[in-house]
Amino acid sequence: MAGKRVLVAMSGGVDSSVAAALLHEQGYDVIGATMKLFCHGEDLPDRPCCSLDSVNDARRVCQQLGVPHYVLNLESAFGRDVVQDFVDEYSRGRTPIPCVRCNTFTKFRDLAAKATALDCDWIATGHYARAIDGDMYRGLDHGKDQTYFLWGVARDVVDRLLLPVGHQTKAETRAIAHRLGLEVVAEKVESQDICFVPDGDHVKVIRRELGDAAPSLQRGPFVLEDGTPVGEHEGFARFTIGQRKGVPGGFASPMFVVAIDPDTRAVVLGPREALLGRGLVARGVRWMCAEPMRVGDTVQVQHRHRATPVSAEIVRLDGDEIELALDAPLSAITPGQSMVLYDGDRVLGGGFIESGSREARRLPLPILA
RNA sequence: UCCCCGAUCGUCUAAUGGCAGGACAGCGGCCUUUGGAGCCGUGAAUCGUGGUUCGAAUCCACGUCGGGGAA
Repeated sequence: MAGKRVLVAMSGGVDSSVAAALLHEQGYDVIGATMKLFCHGEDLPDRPCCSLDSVNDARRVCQQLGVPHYVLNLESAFGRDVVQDFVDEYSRGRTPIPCVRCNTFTKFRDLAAKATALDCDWIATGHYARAIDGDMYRGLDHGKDQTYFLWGVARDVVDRLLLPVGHQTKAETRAIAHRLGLEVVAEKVESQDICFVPDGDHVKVIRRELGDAAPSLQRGPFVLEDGTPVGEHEGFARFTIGQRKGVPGGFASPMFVVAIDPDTRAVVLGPREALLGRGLVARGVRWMCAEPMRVGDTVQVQHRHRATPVSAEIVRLDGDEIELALDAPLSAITPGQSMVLYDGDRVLGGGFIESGSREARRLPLPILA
């Protein structure tokens, strides 16, 4: 059975349970692992992803399959790489995307290391994505595709990654769960909200980490784009670019957050059109594809979860920084969020959005001397 | 301490003698492994007290509050 041992990351949900069961059925030597990412004590939320119940459910599924189950304690790494960054980003007036950082810096990296330690050639998860010959592709069920959160996974990890449910629909996954007798998890609801944020209130996490005096939680002005004050807010960490909820009413048309200035604590409001941008700069870029991308190449860029990608031209590459000129405007290009580059279904890479701009910087036409 | 002008959902406003309507915010649901957005649904007001009138947000008187004004 050498070469067929696989470490499966099991959250206790239906997707990863079915992934483990399918691999087991295919003859793999399965080892289940549940990652314990944080501990809240009293306000431990009942999240499908990390709660105690989830660990128990994952264990029960492993028992049912007759395979070993381990709990990996990643609390300190997760706290440093994900939670700390989460509050820091809000302090800078940016909007963090913890799921990407968790996948990039905690989950897959540490899972791969643990797999090596356990003599597993393969690792597996329940993500809706496909890993083929070292490349990553969108999940076959585009409605459930999760590659937007996976662009930071290293290529040598993708190389040994098995994603069984990425080749099927959610409905098929649930049907397989029933067929295999995994009634414990078959009809579990989708996990949602950030796993370490109790009842979806991220302000509580910032307050816990930084205290009541955190600047991002202090009162500040709502202003229009020309600087006219139009009200007060209870902390800019409650807002993100493109947000409408919590914005004062009384305008002729809906107003949206178009910018956040941490220095003046101003939340800038504007109409829907003010959110459109045709230029985008990202940093922390990582490439998933084998071939090098160059200035002048055309890619499809997706700037938020479940957004339709648009074509763009790479106009600058500078270390891990990239600048794109978009063929069509995108709404609410938000610093801190991910932008993911695709070639059709294939993930080329991604990065963290640094800024958006109303006008794209097109490359000057080459002058032939 | 005399004279003007004004006051409608939380906000901005419509109705000038005939069912107080809209927009934005709020709330609920759908969607979603971040934050948002979007879609569907929903609660919410005539500054107060009198008067005129079949009928008052609307007209009249007084009061309250806000803005403006050469004793």
